[in-house]
Amino acid sequence: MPNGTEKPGLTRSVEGKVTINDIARLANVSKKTVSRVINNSPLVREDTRRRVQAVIKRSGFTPDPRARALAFRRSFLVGMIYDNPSPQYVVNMQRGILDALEDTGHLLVLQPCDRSNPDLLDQIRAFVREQKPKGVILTPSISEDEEVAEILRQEDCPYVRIASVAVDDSDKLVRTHDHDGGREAARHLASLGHTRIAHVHGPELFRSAHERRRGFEEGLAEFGLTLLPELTREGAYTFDTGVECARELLSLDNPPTAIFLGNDEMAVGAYHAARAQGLRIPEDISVVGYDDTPMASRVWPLMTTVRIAIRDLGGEATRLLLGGREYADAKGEVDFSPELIVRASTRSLNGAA
Amino acid sequence: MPNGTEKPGLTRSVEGKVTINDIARLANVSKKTVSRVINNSPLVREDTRRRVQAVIKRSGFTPDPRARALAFRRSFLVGMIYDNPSPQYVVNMQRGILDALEDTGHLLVLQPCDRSNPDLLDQIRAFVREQKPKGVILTPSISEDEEVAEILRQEDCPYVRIASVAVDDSDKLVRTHDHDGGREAARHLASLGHTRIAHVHGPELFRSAHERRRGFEEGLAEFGLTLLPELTREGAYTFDTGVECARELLSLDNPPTAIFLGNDEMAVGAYHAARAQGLRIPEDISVVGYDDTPMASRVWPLMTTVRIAIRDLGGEATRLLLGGREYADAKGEVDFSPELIVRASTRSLNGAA
DNA sequence: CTGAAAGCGCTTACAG
DNA sequence: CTGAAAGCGCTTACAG
Repeated sequence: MPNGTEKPGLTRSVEGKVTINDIARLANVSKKTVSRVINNSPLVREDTRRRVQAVIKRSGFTPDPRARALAFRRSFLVGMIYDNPSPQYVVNMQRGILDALEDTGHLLVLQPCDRSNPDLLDQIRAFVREQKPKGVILTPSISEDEEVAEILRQEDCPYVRIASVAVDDSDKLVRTHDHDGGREAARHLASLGHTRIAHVHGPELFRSAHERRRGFEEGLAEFGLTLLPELTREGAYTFDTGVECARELLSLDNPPTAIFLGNDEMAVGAYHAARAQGLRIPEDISVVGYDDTPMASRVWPLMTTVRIAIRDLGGEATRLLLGGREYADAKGEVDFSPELIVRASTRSLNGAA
Repeated sequence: MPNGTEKPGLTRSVEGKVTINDIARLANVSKKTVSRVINNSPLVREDTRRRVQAVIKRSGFTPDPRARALAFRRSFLVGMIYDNPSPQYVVNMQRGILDALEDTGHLLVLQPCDRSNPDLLDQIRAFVREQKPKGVILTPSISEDEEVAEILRQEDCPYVRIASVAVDDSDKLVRTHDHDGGREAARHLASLGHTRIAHVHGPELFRSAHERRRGFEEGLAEFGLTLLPELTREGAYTFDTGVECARELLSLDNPPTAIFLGNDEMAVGAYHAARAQGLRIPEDISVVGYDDTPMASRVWPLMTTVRIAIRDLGGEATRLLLGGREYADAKGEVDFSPELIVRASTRSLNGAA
């Protein structure tokens, strides 16, 4: 029987493409049983499972994701919906999601968005309705939008939100505790003896901005200090607004001796504003940022800032998304606490290091 | 006839999900004809097309991508395969691709990779074989790898490469002309009167590194200068290597008065090295970077650098991928020429601005 | 220019 | 624990 055992009868795949039918035939079971093995159904006898798995391995078969997606009525895509303006934040988050997606057969698809776009909700609805992704991950600030979450629920699309405060059930949420980060920044500056301390927070639209500020006020209060309205400004988490807000603050008749800015990008802006006015960091003004982006260790002097493990955050959000309630219960409360990184942009008021 | 015209007979979609069958019934044609309209086949009478389109519009029908992917034997995904270490580069490229993908029904999926990984080729092969993406876009340096391109051809996966030199047919390539960028940097420094000029190039693995260096040498030659081996270093396109290489150069008995570094990241490293040795930029040493990342306008003094329109590059690569030979011919040669951005980190040798 | 049949490669729902 | 039938929503190949 010359090559009689190879690709007999049923095989239609001329191109060597192995399908579930080939596996079924080779393992002497129905394709439904192969399907059960693929999907880890417990309803398969152990020796049957082993036999099928052996054939799968030997033939190098991988189930066609397009066919599965059609039959499952759901694709193997995980969407990342984001509006964060920081490239470093975005890339780190992507990496974290990708880490957790590895070997799961899922793909990461990008869905940047813009909260000021009136079509935002329609776009998101269209995306999840058409693509039927396995789920989506929402990062700040879009993650704090209740309308978006509501649409996802309507469309029956699983999601996990990354946010600074409790905005959802714990199995749909990874918390960043920005409140604690702000408090650390305040404690650091206050313990260095500063009393006239300014704050440039992010847009009110971002809960993170609100949280960082609230935590900052709480930290100051521990030292008997309060955040003065005249020493508070609202920036847009951008370099330019950082420059402008810092410029205003440093031009006051009685300027602050320290400034905490809501993110590194704005803090670098403060560096430039200080320099433009001939002020030295940290001799004349202490500066604290937030995020610990690479830029914080590129500027001179190296910036004191608050670090948040964005990549880990992305990984955890993804495992939560794919694992669901079950994973959340098994894992318990996951905490991503911000950490103060003290470098060279802050020093004690009286001049000591 | 109470609600007799609504959803009669054939409709199985309980959930209001409209399918090609509904459209066919409503428009009084076969589903094949609807399919032709969806796919812009010319084999449809104009009035038939209009009638079908009207029904599609009225019903809000969008064809199911999963079903189309299965029937087409190809998904509506565009992969971005990249190994570039710069977040800003990556994010800009993604944006450019996303720009061009908008309203085409295609999704962007991320495939980061690592050239030092021995499984690289297998991973890429597995990805394109399993997912059957509509195509992939390769960015430097992975775009310069002939083995990867060969695998893509074997697997019959369309691709477009972004590279600094001609590595492929013009309909599969978007050129960045890094050679010209290097030349501009050289002309700038030489015309400022510098003669003792150093260069820190990127890894030899990157053609871009080679091209920038070659262009730089050519530019110097126009002024009768040559790049001295003792003033040349190889970095890894990272901040740390920038610091180290610049430190070495600035420590020479007869140090250079200007340095051109292969990217902004390393150039910022040179800022730090200079500062650590008490040297001022540009008074004591002129510095030129490459890429014009946001960091170039965040550091102090603002950095002179070479700009390349990464986002546009990504968009063009995508249109080329989706449009193919036809688009390439219609569009003609597309040029992305680097542009020198003169800021404050360079000045003439005799002290003039 | 149009359509009926078969098929893409899986899974669901139903039986046994 | 296992399987035969029907179906997911499209397109291809073939007729007319």
